[in-house]
Amino acid sequence: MQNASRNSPPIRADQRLFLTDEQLRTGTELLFFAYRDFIGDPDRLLEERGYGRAHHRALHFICHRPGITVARLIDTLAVTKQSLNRVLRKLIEDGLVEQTVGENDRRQRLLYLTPAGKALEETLATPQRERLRTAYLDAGPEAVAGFREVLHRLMDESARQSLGSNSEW
Amino acid sequence: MQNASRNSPPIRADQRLFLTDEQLRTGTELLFFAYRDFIGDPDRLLEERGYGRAHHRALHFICHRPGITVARLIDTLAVTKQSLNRVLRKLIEDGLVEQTVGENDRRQRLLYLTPAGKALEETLATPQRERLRTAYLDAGPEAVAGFREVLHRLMDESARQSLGSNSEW
DNA sequence: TTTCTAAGTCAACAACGCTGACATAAAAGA
DNA sequence: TCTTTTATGTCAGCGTTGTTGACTTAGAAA
Repeated sequence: MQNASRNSPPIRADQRLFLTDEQLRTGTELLFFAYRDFIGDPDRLLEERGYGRAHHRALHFICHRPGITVARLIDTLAVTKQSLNRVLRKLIEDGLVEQTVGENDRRQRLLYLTPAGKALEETLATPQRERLRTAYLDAGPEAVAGFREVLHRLMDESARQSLGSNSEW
Repeated sequence: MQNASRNSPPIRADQRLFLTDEQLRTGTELLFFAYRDFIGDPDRLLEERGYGRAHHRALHFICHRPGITVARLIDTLAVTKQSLNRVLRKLIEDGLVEQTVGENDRRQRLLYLTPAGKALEETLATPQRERLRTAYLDAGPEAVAGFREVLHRLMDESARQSLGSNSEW
């Protein structure tokens, strides 16, 4: 591990060709295929239980930002209130998500996962975590740093503020 | 440019902490936000013209793999024949995609973009290319190599074979 | 000739985005 | 206090894009 060229083609980080149209196009394709396969694992699990991708996203952010308000979750996911509500209602009915009334502002609904919600979130997160872990391990820390750096620069400025604070960003 | 720490927080590529659960979780979020914003630009352009994301994907792969067969495109996009057909039919009706009969196998339909199709593909690709270019430029070649390396390792083996051949992979 | 394969089509359905309209409760301001 | 704004929830309807299942046609292959 830690050796980027262990079982992959050589990568010439020093080349001046990293900005060609060809490189930029394949970057698009790399993102497409990697993202598609990355969400494929949980997608299959979700289907078995009658949930979709939107439920997964909500579970993830409620899990890792416990007590998040509905408004902030709408912001984070970049969807409409109506869209989120349909998903949230089902998660609450099914006992995966709980709401409490905001302490400062009693209009707010603070969202938390129940134990059942945490269990499902964990089930969904596991294959993704393992996929990431394997890729990270084989690519090595420098490659991971570059991966994170470029992704961070690809997102909109506003999205950077939605990133978890325990990170280095 | 080329300096990863120019206007971003320091990245400690040498740290042994790149495999913590926290790092893996934020990797998931980085992918989510970056992918979402990356497809956001063309999404807005598509909407104005009455197309969706599926049309974009078809245009992209037909553009960069001219003469691709329907079966291979179905494979590449990982959707059903019926799903692709709905999209393809509209693109053909609108004069953005052309079909020719396969030379070896006359059952095959080889797909190509018309000049109008190329023009739309270019319009959609431009904001993405510029977003990637800026991120690449600011992150530098080593970071880009790491970005590509990790994405490549994240996708399924079968997807790697769908990648354009002009690349280093 | 029979069988298999590539492509196209019809119908129905589900997930998940969207807009618009409206309701309620609570905060905030005049 | 009265009014306005804000946070949330809900109903109805629509569009895109994914799915399954069934069936057709043309051409390749056995």
